[in-house]
Amino acid sequence: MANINEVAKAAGVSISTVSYALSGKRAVSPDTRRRIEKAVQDLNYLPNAGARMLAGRRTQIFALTEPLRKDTHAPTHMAFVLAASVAARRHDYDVLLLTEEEAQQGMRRVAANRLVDAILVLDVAPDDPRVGLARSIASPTVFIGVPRDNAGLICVDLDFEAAAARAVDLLADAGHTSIGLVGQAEAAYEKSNFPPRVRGAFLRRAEVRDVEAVHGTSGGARASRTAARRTVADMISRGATALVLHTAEEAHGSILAELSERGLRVPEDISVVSVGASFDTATLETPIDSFPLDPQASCDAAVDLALAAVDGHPEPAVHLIAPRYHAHGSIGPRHEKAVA
Amino acid sequence: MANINEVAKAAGVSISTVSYALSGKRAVSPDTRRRIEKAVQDLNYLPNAGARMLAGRRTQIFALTEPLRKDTHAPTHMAFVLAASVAARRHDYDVLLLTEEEAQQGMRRVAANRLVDAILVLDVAPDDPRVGLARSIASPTVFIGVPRDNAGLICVDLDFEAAAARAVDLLADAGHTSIGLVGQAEAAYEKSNFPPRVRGAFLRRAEVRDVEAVHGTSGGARASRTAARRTVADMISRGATALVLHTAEEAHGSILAELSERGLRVPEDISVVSVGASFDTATLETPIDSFPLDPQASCDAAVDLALAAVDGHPEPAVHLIAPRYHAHGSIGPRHEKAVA
DNA sequence: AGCGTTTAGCGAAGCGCTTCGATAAGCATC
DNA sequence: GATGCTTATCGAAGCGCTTCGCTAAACGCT
Repeated sequence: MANINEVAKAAGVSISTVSYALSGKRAVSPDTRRRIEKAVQDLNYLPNAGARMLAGRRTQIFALTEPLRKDTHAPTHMAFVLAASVAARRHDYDVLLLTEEEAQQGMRRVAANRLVDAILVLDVAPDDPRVGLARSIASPTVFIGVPRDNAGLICVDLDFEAAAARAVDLLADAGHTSIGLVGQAEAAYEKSNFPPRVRGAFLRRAEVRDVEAVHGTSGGARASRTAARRTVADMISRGATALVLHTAEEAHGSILAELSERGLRVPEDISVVSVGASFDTATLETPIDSFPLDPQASCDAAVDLALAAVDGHPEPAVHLIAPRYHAHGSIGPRHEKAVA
Repeated sequence: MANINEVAKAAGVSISTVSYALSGKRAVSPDTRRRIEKAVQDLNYLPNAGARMLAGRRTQIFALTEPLRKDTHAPTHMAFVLAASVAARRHDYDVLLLTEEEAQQGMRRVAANRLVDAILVLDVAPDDPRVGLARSIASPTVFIGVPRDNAGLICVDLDFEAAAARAVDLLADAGHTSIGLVGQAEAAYEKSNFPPRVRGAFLRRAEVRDVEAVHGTSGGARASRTAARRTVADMISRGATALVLHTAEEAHGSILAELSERGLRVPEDISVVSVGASFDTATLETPIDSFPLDPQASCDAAVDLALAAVDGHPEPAVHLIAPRYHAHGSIGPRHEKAVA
């Protein structure tokens, strides 16, 4: 592989001129620049990554800590990993993966040996051990998700609370007085940061709007088929005329199947709205209104914050992304049939 | 962060002695070693990654090219990414993620700028564009999967052919004379390297054993529920008394549901065996005999090959991992009920 | 013409490590 | 006690880049 020396020689300039021409940090005459660019092309030159890390103060690498536990919902997390990677590349950054227990030891390691410029934290638990770690290491750290104790941290996430509240509002505005929230599997409320946020906001908003609200869980990937259906059946028998779904794609399917088997049409007999789905609710058997969780939006924001932090503007704060509403006609006025 | 200089000073030795003490490449007296280790502890020293890359000839990083297309089966691929990461860490390597189109341009880039020591290729298509690329770049490249044209490449994978053949043998030995292979979605036979390998070996072995064989497809994640069931219904009506499953976990579930709805017991009325599943077939509603695809085994082997290639032993070859058989009692002698 | 100012380019230091000799002890050997 | 080996350590070169400070040359102004 060619190095900067050969490029300089080929272009008939010094290596510092080559460096400046490529980085643009100092002016270089158009003619010289052209000669250098030609030499770069001819020699197929790319600056050596290690040398760059050493001499510059940047590694152009982000670490992505992603526990990748056996029970994480794979499609969602894959979407986030992909989105993070795409967002990073847009700014000429690569992504280094830190998985499992290595996530914690790895965070310490890559921060200490200066392998990465910043760390992105995925799959955040309410009480995440990586929170304390983030405070104790040198690398800027951005949480994609909001842990309970987030003082001094940089966090970014969909405003799940706002999304849940707006979902309640939409249904209440349509006249519904009894709403069910089909949430995640029981265990998710401990392991993940957003399910409790959705549930909390849902219940609070229901109280404000003076509508009856019940929360029920669905199951993990395997159990969802039955668990979600049972929950829905229960809610309907207790008079719910509207459902807020905060579940995986599989459970969405099961729930719609349950409704259709009961002869309940959406939205004529029952209204449904989805909160925080990272898949397309428009392509379900019955398209469902949605306040989606957009991995790309979260990851773009996270990368922007990481870059700012690398540049030395550490703005610890929780950045919540305003939810967007995608209407697909699954909300209608309250109808008595469901109550019967 | 402390650097090697401070460690040397603290231990009262020269930096080269520190380096040798840490790398073990030259003998260091026990006493000196102890002082150095203490200094390392006290200063919380870790060698700077960039400096190491530059001075040494190793980056201690593998690239993992993982297209992560929208239609890849997330759980399986997550398992591979995780397994690759774990295998790499065992040898003190980190994993850099190269996704989507960036996979190709990225391979070129990280090879040219010496960011990685080797590249691991996941999710290999029969005619993969990364094959040509691998031949043209400097970094050793290991394919986890077997592309059609694999001359000169280093490949590693489960011996799907052997697994399919052994599945046929087991069923033929049990007296079955008509076997159905429930395969993947149609599209997978173009995009992925192993479905055609399974199908080919299945059909060839069936011919050798003189049993009737039919191949049918299942669907993608969403379509699987109906597609797989239809395929199974069709096979049974055509007289199959045994099934070989080569599908995702969801389709396994659907197929078992279909059988139970038809009143067919496993293995009394129908025999079933799974090939190349990367999930645990023992925990399905009905445990199923399996020749599993073990991501960890493949990735461990891939990393070993990568390390050997980095060390300059380029042994281009297709390394097939012998399948292991996990019996769970889902294969029985042929019974006429299914035929009826 | 003589002055300061800008512009384009160069040289060299230095980032933190690895690794290659060189060197000085320490120890047998005869 | 001079000779040759081994063992433990050091100094210095060099990996390929970035960046600072400097110098000419070119320019504009009075």
